[in-house]
Amino acid sequence: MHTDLNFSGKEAKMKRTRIIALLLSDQAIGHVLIKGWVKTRRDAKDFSFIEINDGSCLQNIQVVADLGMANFDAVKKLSTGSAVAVHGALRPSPGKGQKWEIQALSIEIISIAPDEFPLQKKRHTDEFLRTISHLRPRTNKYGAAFRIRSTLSFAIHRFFQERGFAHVHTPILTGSDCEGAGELFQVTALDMENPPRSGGAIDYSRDFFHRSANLTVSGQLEAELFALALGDVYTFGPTFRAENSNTSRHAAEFWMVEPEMAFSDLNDDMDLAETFIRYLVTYALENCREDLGLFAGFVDKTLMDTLGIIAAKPFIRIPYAEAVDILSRSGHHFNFDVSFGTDLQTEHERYLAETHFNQPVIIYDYPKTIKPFYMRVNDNGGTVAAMDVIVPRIGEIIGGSQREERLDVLESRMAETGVPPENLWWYLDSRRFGSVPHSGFGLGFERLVMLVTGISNIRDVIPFPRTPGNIEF
RNA sequence: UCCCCAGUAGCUCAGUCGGCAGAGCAGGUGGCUGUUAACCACCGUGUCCGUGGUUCGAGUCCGCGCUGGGGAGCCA
Repeated sequence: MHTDLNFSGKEAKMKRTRIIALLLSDQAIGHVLIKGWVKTRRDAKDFSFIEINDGSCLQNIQVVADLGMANFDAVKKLSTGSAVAVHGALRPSPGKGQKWEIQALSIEIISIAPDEFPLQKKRHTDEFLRTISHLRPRTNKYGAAFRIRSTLSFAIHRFFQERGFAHVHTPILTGSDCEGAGELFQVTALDMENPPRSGGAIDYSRDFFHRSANLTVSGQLEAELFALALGDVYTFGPTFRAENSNTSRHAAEFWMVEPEMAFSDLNDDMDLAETFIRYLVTYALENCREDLGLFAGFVDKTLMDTLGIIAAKPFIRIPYAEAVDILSRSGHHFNFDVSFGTDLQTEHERYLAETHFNQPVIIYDYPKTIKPFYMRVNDNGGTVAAMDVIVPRIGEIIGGSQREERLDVLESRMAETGVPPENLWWYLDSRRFGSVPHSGFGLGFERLVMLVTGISNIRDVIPFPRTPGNIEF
């Protein structure tokens, strides 16, 4: 409880109002309480303007403190980053630049940020802010980015729940080590200084799970099992890849959205992917207007055009063979040659999405030799029912396919690609007992946030990025 | 993992031909004004990433290493 004489019992019990609610108010309010952090302070001799932000929105609210206040000397020393509680009146601001301000009755200093506080009023580089990931959400840009991330996360659940998809929590710890999606992080409870051995090798039969275990690289296989029970499902969870990727688009820990639909083919899959992305972009445009304005103004001047195109125009859909044809006829010089049977390089995808079409493109029916075992083999025998969604600036944001539902074909594909069937006996069981055509895809959530905000480095759209050599926070 | 670039004050950066280590911002003090990245005056701040070398002399040139960034591969 407050001991300050400025606070009556009634004030002390008052609940704080979020700044966003006050800024949207359509009338003056006689008495409000806000709590937040000082962004900046502008002093006059007998009064002081203090900008307060509480994270509820990008904008600060201006608090006017004056000489009549008991602790005015202390208030005039409030530093950037300090935390305060302000009782006062919401009233129209006579100054330019804001509709409302708070005439303070009292300001309780909750805590002072000393001048070592590393965030200035001025702009910092993203590189510097990455070294203080624990403080960067207090900046305008990162606050906005993480509010948008939260909104998109909610929109994903809303999209699927509205359409009758069930959310499945697929496991983080997994014993299957051959999902064919990159290098694995191993998980163990053994004493790695002195592990039990059998012969020369470490004896994982004495580990926690009586076998070796890993962090998941994808929830897809488990999601398929649930699609074959609940019909339409989705996962939304963290995935882990121990790849030594040093790029602005890869992280070792990232969040993936993986819908899976029973009784559906590749066209259904492409329809869902396109509807999904356009829904999310539209949702952000409608619900993150102020935060998006920051990114459109300071991060990517073309952002609103890009998002507008995605929301408004149907995606281009072309078979892989046609994409190869367009690229080889383009007359454009590529560092990697294009020919049927080789995977499309980043430069090829970007040429299609940014130069040739300048809008999202779905490429489908890839050669089976460059795709994993679970994708359904087309009737021609040479391609699989795979699809990638390519968007400007990001490249591949979605990869998906119709899954191989025929047991015999699946088994021969596993043999071809060197996947031991005994490790996936439970997956094969789904093709033995009531197998049906089904399809799904994976969307990299961070890449979606990059697309929507215009942020160009994946390290800046996830709160605490994990990349090679970086796990400080 | 490969190619390229960078590392100088708390932050952002300049530093010429190898010759005394600089500016803006932030911070401090005072002033002034319903201020808006406020303004004016004054004040302090250095392992020039580390290491070895060339040189009378290295922030500057060379080797090695570390860290960061951009691009590529792998992928989402």
